[in-house]
Amino acid sequence: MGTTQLESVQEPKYWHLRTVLSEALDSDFAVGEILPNERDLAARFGVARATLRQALEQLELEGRLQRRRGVGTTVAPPRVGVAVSTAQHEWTGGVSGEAWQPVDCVSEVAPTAVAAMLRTGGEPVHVVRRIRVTHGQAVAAELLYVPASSVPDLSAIDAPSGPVRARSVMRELHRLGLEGQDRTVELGSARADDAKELDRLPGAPVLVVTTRYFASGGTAAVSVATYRADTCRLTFGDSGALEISHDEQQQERQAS
Amino acid sequence: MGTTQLESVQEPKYWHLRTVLSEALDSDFAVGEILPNERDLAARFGVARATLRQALEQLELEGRLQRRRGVGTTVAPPRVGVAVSTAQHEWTGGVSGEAWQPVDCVSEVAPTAVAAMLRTGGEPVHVVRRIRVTHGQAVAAELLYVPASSVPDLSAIDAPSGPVRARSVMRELHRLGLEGQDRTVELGSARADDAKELDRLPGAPVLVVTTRYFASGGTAAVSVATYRADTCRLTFGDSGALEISHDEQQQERQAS
DNA sequence: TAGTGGTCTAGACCACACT
DNA sequence: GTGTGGTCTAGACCACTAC
Repeated sequence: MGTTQLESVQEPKYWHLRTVLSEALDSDFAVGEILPNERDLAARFGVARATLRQALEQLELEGRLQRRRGVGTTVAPPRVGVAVSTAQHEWTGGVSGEAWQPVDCVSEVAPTAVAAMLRTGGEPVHVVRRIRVTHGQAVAAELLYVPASSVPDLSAIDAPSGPVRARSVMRELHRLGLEGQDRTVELGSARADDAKELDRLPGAPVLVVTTRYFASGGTAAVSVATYRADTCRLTFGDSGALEISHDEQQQERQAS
Repeated sequence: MGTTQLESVQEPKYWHLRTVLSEALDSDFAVGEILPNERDLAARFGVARATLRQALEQLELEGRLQRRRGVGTTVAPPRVGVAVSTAQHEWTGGVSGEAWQPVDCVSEVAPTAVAAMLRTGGEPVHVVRRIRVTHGQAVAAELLYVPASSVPDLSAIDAPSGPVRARSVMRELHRLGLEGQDRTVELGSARADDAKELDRLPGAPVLVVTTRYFASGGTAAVSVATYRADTCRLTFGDSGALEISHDEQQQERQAS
């Protein structure tokens, strides 16, 4: 990409740098390719490392770059579209490796916000932890809150916790026949436990999908799923995923 | 909140600071209240200003804080739920002040990614710019791409551009009778023009909602809407918005 | 003009992944 | 070990808002 000189403009350096790097990524780099390290890049553009990092952070937020400590900065592949809306409750997992994988299940009191949605008081609920894997990579971590009253026939013989218990809860919930869903999406930052499952650092940007599942007039369960915001594009609606990512589009109209 | 001493732990200072501040926000501050300035806060916690700012950035990303240059840092109100899925095409605006407001309309070639979705080549399309206002605040900026072939009856007498033209295009599109939609959500950063409309700085985190509108078997229009990620919670589904934000929940289980 | 957050610098050290 | 990105510091100046 050569030694580029930043002309003086009334625009933050890091923002201009972001644009320059973005264009360089389009023209000079292939997906997966490793960029020069931050110290070299900073020197090449004649800025402090902190400024260079600010530009890289932007590009990472936009899903263009992937940075790993001890390894380096690589060009990220286009975001993967993950369906959120339809056929969500193939609870049992569906084809192996392409859906939700139960990890654990415990019984504890739900956080008050979830308890309010479930209309339960301090009564403990089943908390199922699941991981969503796509193309061999963990893209989401979920906590599913199921009140004991929603799954009355849950066998007491099964394991009281762990993946086996998780599958039992899912099976009972499936038998219930869910009637509808209600969903919100917002930006959040990964908690330490989610970050670990998603192979990210704590505080990494995530898309938080909160789903209410309805059955027989009430809220049967609540799910809080955190998706990696850097690698995921959530898809909704009747047809399949859009085949073109927004990033490719942003590249075109870089009004900067 | 008092002068707090950061005990030495194997956890980044800014992350610990984020937790401490988050708890202080819950207990000691009301919505809209102004925090001490960054230099004071940094001194109070015995860290460099850059470190303090890293913590504030996290909290702003989570929608807990709002920072404005020249003014100060205030406690943000809970995120506002904005419906994305249903009754989206009350194209004409609906109740004044509570929906989309046409701003402008021009005719130009769509960016290639959009063109690919529309199955148009280099042929120019109508580009309608709209702003979504909720509670008196701009929460989203949209570009709606409508191929000329989708609105053949568009009067050539109307203004060739501007808000009047925008309304004409919307009206014609509405007459078409849209059959379905297809939607994706992903994280992005605000371009300069969008940032200005949303009263944010360039690069601010936004939720990018890309919608395909179908009519008579083809894609009649494509919309790219950027929502303020700090203040918005996108809602989908049959029923109304969830009345409880995820943030309140995160506050509970601060595994940190 | 005073005070705020936003940008930028030039260092230092640390945690982690490879070899 | 060596090299990478992640954290942190102690300054400086700028852009903006409000008085």
